Amino acid sequence: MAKEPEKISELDERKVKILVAVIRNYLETGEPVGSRTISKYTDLSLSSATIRNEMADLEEMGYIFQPHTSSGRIPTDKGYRFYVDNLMSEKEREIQEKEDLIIEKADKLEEVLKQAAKLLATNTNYTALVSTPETHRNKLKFLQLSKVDENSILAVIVVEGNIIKNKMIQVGEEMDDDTILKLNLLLNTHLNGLSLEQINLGLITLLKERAGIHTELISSVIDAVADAIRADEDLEIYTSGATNIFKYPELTDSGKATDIINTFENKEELEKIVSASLSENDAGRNEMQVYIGKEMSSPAMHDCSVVTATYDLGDGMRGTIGIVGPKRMNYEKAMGTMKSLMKQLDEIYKKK
Amino acid sequence: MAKEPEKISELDERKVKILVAVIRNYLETGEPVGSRTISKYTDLSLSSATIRNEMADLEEMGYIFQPHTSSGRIPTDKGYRFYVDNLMSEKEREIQEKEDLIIEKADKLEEVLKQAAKLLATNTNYTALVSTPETHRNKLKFLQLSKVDENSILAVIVVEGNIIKNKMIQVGEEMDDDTILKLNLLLNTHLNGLSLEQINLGLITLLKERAGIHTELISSVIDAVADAIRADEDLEIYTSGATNIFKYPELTDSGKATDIINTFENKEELEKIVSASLSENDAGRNEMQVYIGKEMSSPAMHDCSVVTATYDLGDGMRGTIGIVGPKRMNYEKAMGTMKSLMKQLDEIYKKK
DNA sequence: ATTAGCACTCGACCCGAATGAGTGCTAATC
DNA sequence: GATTAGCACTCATTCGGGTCGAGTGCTAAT
Repeated sequence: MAKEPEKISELDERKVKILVAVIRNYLETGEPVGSRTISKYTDLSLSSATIRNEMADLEEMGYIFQPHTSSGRIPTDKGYRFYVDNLMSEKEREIQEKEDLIIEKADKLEEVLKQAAKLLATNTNYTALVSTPETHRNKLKFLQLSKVDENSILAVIVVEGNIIKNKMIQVGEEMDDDTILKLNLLLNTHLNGLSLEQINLGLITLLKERAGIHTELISSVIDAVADAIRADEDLEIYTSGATNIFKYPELTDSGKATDIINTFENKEELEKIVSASLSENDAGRNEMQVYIGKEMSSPAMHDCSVVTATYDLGDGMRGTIGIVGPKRMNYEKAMGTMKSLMKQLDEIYKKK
Repeated sequence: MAKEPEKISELDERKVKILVAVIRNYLETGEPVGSRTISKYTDLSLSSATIRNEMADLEEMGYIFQPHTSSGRIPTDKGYRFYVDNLMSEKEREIQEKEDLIIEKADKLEEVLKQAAKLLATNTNYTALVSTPETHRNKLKFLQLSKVDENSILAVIVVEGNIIKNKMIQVGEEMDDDTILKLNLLLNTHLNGLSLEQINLGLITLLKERAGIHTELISSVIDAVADAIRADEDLEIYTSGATNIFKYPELTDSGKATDIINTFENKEELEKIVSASLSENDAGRNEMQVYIGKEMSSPAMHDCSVVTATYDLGDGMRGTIGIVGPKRMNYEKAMGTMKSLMKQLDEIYKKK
């Protein structure tokens, strides 16, 4: 992950050291850091004056900036980006090793995910989010209609990965057992083994034709089943520790924290992040992504960073886990904890 | 709801008028209200001095207090309580009439409830909460085991009110169709029509005995089914508009808002409120409850008021809907909107 | 019983001085 | 030529003090 130190682009080694010093210091204190602090902080023994010159250069290059004339410096998005891309592998690993998150095996995937989010949130002091896995590429494994009472037919659908969907269908007139049996057979022979996205409108109309005479009643039932199948858009996103955001004054004081939490409630922005992360991962990139400030579209998130990872439970069940924090989040810690969590998840689902 | 004016306890008519004036004014402005303001605000033409004397009395009696020496007065919990109990029916009705909340009929109860919460939150600018209905008194209506693959058996359970529960049961050795059929029959004959709380440990062991030889395998399946049935504790509570709390400075500034939102995340406190509301309602009291400040156990809620109502969708499906706001919430509006929402819910589920 | 009047309290707000962290620039030094 | 010491300057923060105004309680007059 970390490139060779010589190769590090436009910055000579000393500038890098200073940049790192600025960032590390700012991550800890949350306050602009000045030349004098650095002249002590680093091993390279230089006077504050020299550091000042270098810092002026770094500012010109866009890695740091001053919130107001003659105050200390703060990393820019570009600065953070550089840090995250090139400068953190060692520490991260160290921490990750120590983390020992324990997820209890739960019956429902949903519960496991919620638990994971909670773990992340409490361990990092940031906000955690998890998405339920997408299923539209999964194959239909089991489909069954049953009569529950005179007016209700229950459709139960199971797809790969043992995701269960239910739909209660209200029918006007009673359906006799025989018809249900036939319908079951029909649906199963035609749909079983297909992926959910393959079950489209064309296929449905075809099915209706095959079904024969009882058009009104039966076609409505088929429609309902198709609905239930297509309702794979029940993508859920859970957050945990939303209020952790309030622990960081740079967000709280400016009122941005409220905006962020509002964004969480709407979920649409979260969906963007989730799908971005998934497609990055599709492209075979790294297993973890980091989005910093303006790299995300939503204005509310411009003062946040997000660390995401894609979990893969087999059977094409993939979803996203994320950590949302202030830009000055402890990236090592966040990514380390995340990695360790992913390992846990893997173990639980491989062994099972 | 409103008692006769003459009967109003220790307060004479004038004191009541002044108290009302204080409360109304404080609800609007959020700031301590002084004697001079009232002397204009009310129709009874009295000088500020007289009002001052009366207010001193009201303070002694515990209805209002001053946040610091010689500033205006603010209602105490007792003051609000008095107001809510005796003094608001007319206005409330007026507003309620005007409200026109429209809930779209959705397939899943869950969705309807979420929608209801959202409506409440956006209409009142407070935080809304809804609980899913409790089901332990509901009767089992349908139970079916099906083989999904060699190692998995799916249990589907439907209770009155068409609440569906699923459980995927992993079995070590394959179960043949015949055994499943028998098991289905056994379970149905013994459990069908019973309420969920009637299905206890004794009954389960009885079932196991009846099942005969295949003890290990079968008994584990029966256990799993019993688990699923007893998992009626999947009481869910949804909140909506949590961040609305931040609109009220008296909560935001003191940092109490964060505490409150934290309380929401943990849900245990919300459960207390929900069950309190349900049992109040069991006792045949009013259809709406108001909890003011210290009337709730959780310290985080001591600066809030909560308006709750119990919805009843028939078949014993009852749950709670609530509005959480600052103590100086607009009770008329909150209760009015709530009432109108309940009406909507009723209509949707009666007509269906 | 009501009110006018007065002294008093106390939070909110504004202002100016002091502080101190930090900068940029220049001239001296290694 | 790179480094550093030194100096003037900027600007956010803090703190004390003065003023303002809303509001009270009490007393004496009506």
